[in-house]
Amino acid sequence: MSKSPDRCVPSTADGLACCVPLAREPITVEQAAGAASMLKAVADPARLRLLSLVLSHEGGEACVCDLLPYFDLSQPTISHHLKVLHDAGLLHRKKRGTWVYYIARPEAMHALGSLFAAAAAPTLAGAGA
Amino acid sequence: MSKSPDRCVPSTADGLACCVPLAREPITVEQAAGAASMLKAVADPARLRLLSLVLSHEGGEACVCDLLPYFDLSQPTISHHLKVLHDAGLLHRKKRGTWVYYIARPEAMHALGSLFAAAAAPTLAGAGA
DNA sequence: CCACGACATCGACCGATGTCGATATTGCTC
DNA sequence: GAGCAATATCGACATCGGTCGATGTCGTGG
Repeated sequence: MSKSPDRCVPSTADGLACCVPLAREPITVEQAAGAASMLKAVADPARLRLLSLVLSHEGGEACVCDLLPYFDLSQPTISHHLKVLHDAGLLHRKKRGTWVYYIARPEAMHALGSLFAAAAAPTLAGAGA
Repeated sequence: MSKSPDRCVPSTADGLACCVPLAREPITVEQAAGAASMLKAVADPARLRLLSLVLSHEGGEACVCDLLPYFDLSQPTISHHLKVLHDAGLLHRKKRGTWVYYIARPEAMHALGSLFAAAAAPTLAGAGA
């Protein structure tokens, strides 16, 4: 019954839990660890705003110098946050001359969104049991 | 065109950022703080698994004694994690006799899902600018 | 080649957080 | 009411994580 594979291959090769909805069935310890590492990256006001700024910036990309004016934080701190987002697979780095541009990775955004997508519908569990 | 108010009233009265997508435009400092507090709650493997277990449990609800066997953690620790999820507005508490049942709040699940929903689509920013 | 500007790395500090054992609270049962 | 079972609270401990200043690296331009 719970045989709908969606259109999602479990590309855990990237370290991304592609489609692992929280509902329907309990996630495994490994899935929880992977998803939590991604969520930890965005569970910070500064990083959340950085991600949002990159996403909404012209062309979907932004360099550090574009982002700095939005914060009261030091440049090393911003750089650190960007590194956290990059290490979590949420941001892609592209070097252009002296500047480093960051671009959000749609796969990661999709992975995060799909986590809670199925959970938003009310009374979903127990219907099949 | 960027005038679509969706069907979402900003019910920040709950402390929930109802529909605050990351993309399209930069989120405010307050929105980031609110969303981050919710994300912090789920940015932990144990709590993520707890949420998933509650969601997929029969009837969409589970008491602490149902959840305990799934973990190697002590009962106070599980209780603590459930409190964190409850304080973040992700779980609802219902007392029935000696047992306390936890139920996931669909509004909160929707709020988390909508954060990344719009960000999953590629090349969304810069199109309107 | 040298100076400068953009960004990353390092080391240190300190508050936040996950974990435990012990204990308190609440409700059921006999 | 006494005892027990389910859950929450408390205090302590160790580790994690965000922040900074100082410094290193790399590319550009004079």
